[in-house]
Amino acid sequence: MSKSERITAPRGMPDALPSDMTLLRHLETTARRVFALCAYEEIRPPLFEDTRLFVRGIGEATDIVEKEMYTFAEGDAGDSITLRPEATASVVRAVIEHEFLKQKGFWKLYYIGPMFRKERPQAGRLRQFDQIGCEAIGSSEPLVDAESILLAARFFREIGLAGVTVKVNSIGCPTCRSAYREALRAALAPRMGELCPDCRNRFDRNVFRILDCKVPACKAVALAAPPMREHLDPDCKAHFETVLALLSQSGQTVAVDDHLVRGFDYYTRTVFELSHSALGARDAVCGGGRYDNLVAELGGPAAGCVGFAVGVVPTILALQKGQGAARPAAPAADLYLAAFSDDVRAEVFRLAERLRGEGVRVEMDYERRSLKAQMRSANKLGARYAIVIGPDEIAGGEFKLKEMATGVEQRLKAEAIAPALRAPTT
RNA sequence: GUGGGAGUAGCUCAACUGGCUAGAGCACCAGAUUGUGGCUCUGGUGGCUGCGGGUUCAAGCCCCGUCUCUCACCCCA
Repeated sequence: MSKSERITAPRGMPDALPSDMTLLRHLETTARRVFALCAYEEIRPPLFEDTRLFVRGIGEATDIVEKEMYTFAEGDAGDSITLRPEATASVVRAVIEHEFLKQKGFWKLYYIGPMFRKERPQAGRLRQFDQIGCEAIGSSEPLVDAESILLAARFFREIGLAGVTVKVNSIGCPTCRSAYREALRAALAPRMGELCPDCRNRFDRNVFRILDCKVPACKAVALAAPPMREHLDPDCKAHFETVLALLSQSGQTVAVDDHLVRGFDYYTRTVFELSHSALGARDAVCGGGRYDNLVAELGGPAAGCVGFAVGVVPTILALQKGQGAARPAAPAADLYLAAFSDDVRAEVFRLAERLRGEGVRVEMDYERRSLKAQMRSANKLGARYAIVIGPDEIAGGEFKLKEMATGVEQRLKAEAIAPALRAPTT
């Protein structure tokens, strides 16, 4: 088969290679540790869901639902299932399905896993991408909003990413938002001519999106528009102010951004985004907010919720652009066994198995290569120790354990090798 | 889906206004060193120049198509 005929990974779905895994695992283990500090528990919903879940959750008129979902017919009945484009709806579905809120009224759940959106890939955006997310389900209290934002910020601190800015806004409840929608339309209507074609389309489709358009002319118009903040009803306003006060008291710097709106229909009140300036046009590393009506909309009881999702791809990009990415790969083995001659390979193999049974990470040569080639492999592998095994060692039952960094050797019986490796480095 | 840029060895890149057998560094393999890796030196493997067509005496280079990657738009983590 010629090179051009070879099968390659689907567009926008790259392999995570061994060299990528140190960083990926760093993010995942840090997330698990930090989320545990706030008593979050892990949940792992399926990658596919009934298509209707996303249509109802994310919103029928969103781009994701309209054109970015991987949807398949399932079974004889022709049911429609979809690879999840995000996980909040899945988590909520699971909570409802398993009657969690009847067991206790408040849950903190986190997930780590791949999402799928059929978009054109660009910097920081892929078709399959990992998200790390938290959902606090069953409370409408501003304390939970604040904790959620602080938790997201803490995650980025702990992974060693500096330069993250936190933007927050309140988009109100459905009642004050629909009032604001009309006010915004009224304010923008006379200036339609100044807007870009996309924004003229947004006017009917989702007028709030005009607020975060990147076209300079639209920005100018948006700046003059009345902010949401002035249209919040008293409850929403009080909620937002409490959240801001809690953040401030916790020493968390945030920027209130009147023009921060989020794409999904389910968001209410607090919305937030964490972004990094080293990134390109797609600079968000985390997005989230409150969604007080989703549980009820999906058939559960009334239950307020707050959550966020960290984008693993942009986070890694941001780390790589700073200094935080310098994480040397851990060696894959502690000890390399080199065979001096071919007639002892079987003995080497036996010793390797014995030591693995004693918990030592052992690698050896399987290709009958020269001693020198084997030592080169040991070095490349980063193994801390090596043992050269020949007829003398087999006959005498004593092995010379060589520390690669120093060249120092010590003579040991087979049973003493594993304990010696576990001893503190000399 | 729309627009810009780019595709040469495993990787990073050369190859003059179109002109000899497409080169280098790194990596890989081996030797210098017959019981020991790194450093050094020497040698070697590795290319349908993404793919298909066209122009030309001659194409890695020009033209068309196509695919892939990439950046941006829409949207979004």
